[in-house]
Amino acid sequence: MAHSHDVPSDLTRNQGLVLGALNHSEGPLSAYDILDKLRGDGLRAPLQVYRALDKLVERGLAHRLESLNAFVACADEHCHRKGLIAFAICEGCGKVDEFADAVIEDRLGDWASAKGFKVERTTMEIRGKCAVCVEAA
Amino acid sequence: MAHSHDVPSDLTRNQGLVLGALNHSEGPLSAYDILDKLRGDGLRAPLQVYRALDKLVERGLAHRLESLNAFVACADEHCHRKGLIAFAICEGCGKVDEFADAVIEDRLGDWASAKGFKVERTTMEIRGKCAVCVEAA
DNA sequence: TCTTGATATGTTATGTTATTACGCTTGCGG
DNA sequence: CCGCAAGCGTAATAACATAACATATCAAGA
Repeated sequence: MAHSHDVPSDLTRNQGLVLGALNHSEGPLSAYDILDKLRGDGLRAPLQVYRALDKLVERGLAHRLESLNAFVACADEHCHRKGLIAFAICEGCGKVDEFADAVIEDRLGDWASAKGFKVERTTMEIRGKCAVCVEAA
Repeated sequence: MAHSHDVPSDLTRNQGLVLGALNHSEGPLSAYDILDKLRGDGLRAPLQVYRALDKLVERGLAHRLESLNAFVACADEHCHRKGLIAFAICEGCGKVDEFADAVIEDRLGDWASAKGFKVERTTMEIRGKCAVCVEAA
């Protein structure tokens, strides 16, 4: 099996660097965190990072966490998810757990059809403490 | 019945002004939007607005929309909701529809117990087009 | 080959959102 | 009256994001 952090070969240099930074991180990184990690590789301006992030998110290789203004690599390396993804964000250790739930997705779909609302994208973020950090408390 | 935009009487001046601004708005407002609306009432600094918003959100009188970095008055004026609230945000007209769904909440609860994750707060935001704006397209 | 268009890049400047730090004021219980 | 908690005012700054403009790279088609 391929390494879980292999990266598609058709990424541009900047996209590859940014995805690499996300893959090597334990937790979410802000665009400026990423920039700082990549100054040694020649990146100088926020826009270089934001542009790469846009593409990565568009392709499902990374996700934006709205409630943190930060980004994570997609956890599902080989078949980047379609549809609704939920994130559980631990306030203790900062780790993020990514999951999908068909029931929730259906339920939202039902609401949307009832209302005539055309869904384009959904963000779902749970803040709290992971098992390890609850234990530690 | 009371006016739908009545406001609790124990708010401070700044809190009242900020909630008033949200209540009179068609859609979400950023903190700086609110500040601009309230300069005539003596507000001068972002912090005055952020402090009021913190309290209002804490009391459930207003909600923060993470994906917009903006705020709305709670739609459910008299019994401010507990638990999970979802928001459908129209990219066309900017209006926000607020709703609760017990099934989704249960489903998340199940996931959380299975993982030992202690949920503190959940944000759920659907972006898309409302019926009116789909029609108009 | 040449040109054209799409995509990516680099750089500067600026816009937008949010917080830190500090000090004063107000109201209330002891 | 004192002390404390909550609120307020102000200035400065931090953190997040985009606009505007110029240049580069490369593949498809005349």
